[in-house]
Amino acid sequence: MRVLVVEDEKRLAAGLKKGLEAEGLAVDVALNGTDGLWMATENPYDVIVLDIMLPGISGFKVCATLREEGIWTPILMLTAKSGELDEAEALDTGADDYLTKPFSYVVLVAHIRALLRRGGRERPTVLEAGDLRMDPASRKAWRGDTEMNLTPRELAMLEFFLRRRGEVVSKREILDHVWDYDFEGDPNIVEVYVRGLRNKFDRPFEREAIETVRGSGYRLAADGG
Amino acid sequence: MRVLVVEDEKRLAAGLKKGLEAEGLAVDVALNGTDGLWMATENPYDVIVLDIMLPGISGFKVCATLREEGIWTPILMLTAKSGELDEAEALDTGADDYLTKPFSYVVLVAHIRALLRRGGRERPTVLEAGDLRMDPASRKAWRGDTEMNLTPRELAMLEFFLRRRGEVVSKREILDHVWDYDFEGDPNIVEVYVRGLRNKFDRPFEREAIETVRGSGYRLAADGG
DNA sequence: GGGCATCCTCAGGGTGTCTTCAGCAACGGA
DNA sequence: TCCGTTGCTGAAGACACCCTGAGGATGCCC
Repeated sequence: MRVLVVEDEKRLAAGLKKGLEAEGLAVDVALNGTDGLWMATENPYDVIVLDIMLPGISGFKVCATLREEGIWTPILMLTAKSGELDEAEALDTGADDYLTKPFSYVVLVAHIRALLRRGGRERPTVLEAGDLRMDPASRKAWRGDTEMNLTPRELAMLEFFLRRRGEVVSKREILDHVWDYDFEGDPNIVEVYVRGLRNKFDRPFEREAIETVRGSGYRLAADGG
Repeated sequence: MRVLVVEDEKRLAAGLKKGLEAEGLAVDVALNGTDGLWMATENPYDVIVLDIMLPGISGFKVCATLREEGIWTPILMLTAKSGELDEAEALDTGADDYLTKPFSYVVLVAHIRALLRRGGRERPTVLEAGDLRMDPASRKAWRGDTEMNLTPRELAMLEFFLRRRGEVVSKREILDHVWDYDFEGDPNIVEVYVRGLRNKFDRPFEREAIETVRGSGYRLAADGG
């Protein structure tokens, strides 16, 4: 699965590359429209993530040009916060999906996976640890056979924990992946959400599924606790 | 696994080189931004450790330039203590991770290993000596089959002992690696922590896993005692 | 508009961890 | 054997870290 990211904000580009590679995807990055267009025409990608605001050629133009050249690789457009018009225009020029900045990794990954699936190749994945289970595609989670009623943020966090089960993940890593990339608030929010998840797991007589590793972060027990 | 260290403080650079090589990594050192940039473009490294304050070209500039040239080697930035802004700026220019000075050696190694792991090549490592075992990724340690409840500092120390098992390590070395490199407190702290570990190993009828070598330091028995 | 769910902030309190210190024990050389 | 040096031990204070409950802000649906 090869992904091309066309994005000029270096921090965002680096973050996307890092995050998507962690998902097992092969990622190339172009920092401007010209390079992006060239790379997209020269290499067969499975999906293209394309920012609208780019130095040189704009994302719209890149998208339109690719379609004119008969390249129908699924394109996910990244639009700026303000522009509501962008959505329509993105789809008009031939994009398959769009995402409004700022977004979080898990949302982006979900959209990318949806596009890949639409391409027909990828098999739906279900994440598991012990009797904890979640389906990233349908955004549902279960404990044993009963579905848990989790908020979007809680789901995103559980997904992140499940993808790195058994490992200690720092609060900063959690913030970087589960919250919008420009989140600058109180890291205490992570503690609050961990508590929320623990409450909803609701297994009073067993050990915690999410263990606190004082000074390092949290760890989801590999067997779900 | 090749690592490039770009750092102008010669003592720190030398320490890093020596320490990282002891971890089995191949280390090159550049003492200024110009050399660092050149080496990073000419050679394929698996990770780059990059100080911000450099003579000539700054670390920010080096990082930004590399990204512009399409080189996406993971970069770990070293930021000065004061600047909280530095963190954001480091990530803005395309760094993958940052560490605030002063840091301890084991923390640095942990971050480097995390970056290498994310790159997908490195296999998770478990350190062992006899029936002592620890997993740096999950920050857990076992004696036989039972998990030991160690504090972060104790874990860091055990990790250091395990990486140099069979060798005599001086108190000074332990301080330099397990504590922040500018730690100036009472060296007695090492004795206190050795005792803590011995207690938690809890093997009354066998010989000590950590032997005292009077006048020189301590040694972790290669077979765990 | 009113109710509701979600998200985030904040401050207080509890607890584990880190570090220091002083006294004691063990060791080794004279 | 004596004595200086080095290492061990237990206690205790300071501190950082994490948990918790409450409450305000926002957005959405009826």
